[in-house]
Amino acid sequence: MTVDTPETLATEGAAQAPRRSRGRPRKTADERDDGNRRRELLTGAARLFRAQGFAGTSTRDIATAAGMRSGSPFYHFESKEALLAAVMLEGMQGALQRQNAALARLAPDAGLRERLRVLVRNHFDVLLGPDSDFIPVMLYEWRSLDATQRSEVNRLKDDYEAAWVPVLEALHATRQLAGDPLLARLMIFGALNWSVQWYAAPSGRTARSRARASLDELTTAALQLFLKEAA
Amino acid sequence: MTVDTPETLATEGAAQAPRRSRGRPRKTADERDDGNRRRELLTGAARLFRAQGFAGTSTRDIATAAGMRSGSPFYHFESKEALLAAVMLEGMQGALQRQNAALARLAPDAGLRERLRVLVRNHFDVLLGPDSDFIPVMLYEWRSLDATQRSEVNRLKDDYEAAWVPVLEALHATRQLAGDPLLARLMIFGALNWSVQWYAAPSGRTARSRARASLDELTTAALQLFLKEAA
DNA sequence: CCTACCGATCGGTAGG
DNA sequence: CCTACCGATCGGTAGG
Repeated sequence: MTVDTPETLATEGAAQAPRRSRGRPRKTADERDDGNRRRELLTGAARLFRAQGFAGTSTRDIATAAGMRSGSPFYHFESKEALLAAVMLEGMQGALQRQNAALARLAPDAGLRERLRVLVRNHFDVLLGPDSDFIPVMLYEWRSLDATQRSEVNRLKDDYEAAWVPVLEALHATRQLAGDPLLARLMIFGALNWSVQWYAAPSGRTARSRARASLDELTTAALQLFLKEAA
Repeated sequence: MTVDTPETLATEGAAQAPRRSRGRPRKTADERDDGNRRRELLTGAARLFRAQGFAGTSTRDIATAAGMRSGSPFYHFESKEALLAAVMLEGMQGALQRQNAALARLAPDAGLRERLRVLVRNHFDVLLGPDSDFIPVMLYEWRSLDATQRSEVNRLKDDYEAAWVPVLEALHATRQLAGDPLLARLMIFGALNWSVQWYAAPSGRTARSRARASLDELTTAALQLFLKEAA
């Protein structure tokens, strides 16, 4: 696999000299490429926004990561903010799809605790698994969006959280979850979302790893922490 | 109390420039003013860093907030990063002092649950109470520090968290807290720290308030969520 | 998508 | 702490 150089990501400088020269036949009828270039911008921007923050990342950084010149990202996106919004929307749509798929895989007679386990496990995957730069960017950079973009993202986020509400309320009704379910939900998401700050990926690209647990182990720990004994 | 400036903590730079210059009578014996100006920069920077992020805040913004011209903050701080580090160190020292004071106020025979309640309640106060910009900045902007500054901040943070460890371990030993205590601590801090993202202060200066609970109510909800019945 | 640019803003400094 | 300034970098655009 890895056909060509799918992750060259040329930090910077690597693509400073004039890539290809003037004559340039340029990909004749290669329309797919347009979509690919856009996607490279999106994934590169997600990675950089996560690592350096939105304001700390220049559009030149993003262009370089995609092997482009400084002005070229604006052929694909209206503005830096539009790129950020696209990263977040892309991330939320993927997260929603994965959550729906995970829930669909549940047995029809699955219990409440099992339902919550699947939601939590999927959420850890969305936060910490492969290609997991999009949602952390959404979680930690949403204040850089304007009101319109924010409400678009929030609509998807509300959908995502909506799947949790009946599960948490039913757990509360059966005394397996204590306290106001709204506050419980906010605190549970906090406990999970915070893992972005301290979790060291198994492949180890973060510094100061404080916990070397698998995502399954994190899921177990979370359920143990939140849930009471079944009645 | 607080005789003079017992917590100036002069991160760095404070004693680099020749402080006072040639002509200019300049406030004769007004030593307090120096400290006050420095403090105004710190509190203004904390507020702006929290609201706009570190990279999204210019040193000119900070100067204006303190009623200064654009170059003047650099008379008090070596660099923008030094200002950020000072905000975080100031915040952590205050948080540690308040935590120690809260624990000292506990009755000697206070139970484990009461100890945890005091820690959680104080933490909410540090995150969301008056003058609570410093710690959120530390939590959400620490990646902008260099390694040296980061380790200074981390030393204080480790001290702060050290007070929680025996309490959580004792609660675990008595079956009031389930699961690995290390992961439990990380998730509990996540649940609390995340409140910075959604809690609307009673005076209401944040948008999109999702929960109008008091800090006491948040504390109760947290303890209900995390703790099992006493044996 | 590149070339060639622009105006604005940024962190920081010399000298008083 | 202000005045006056600097080089670097930024987001973005015209025109092909």
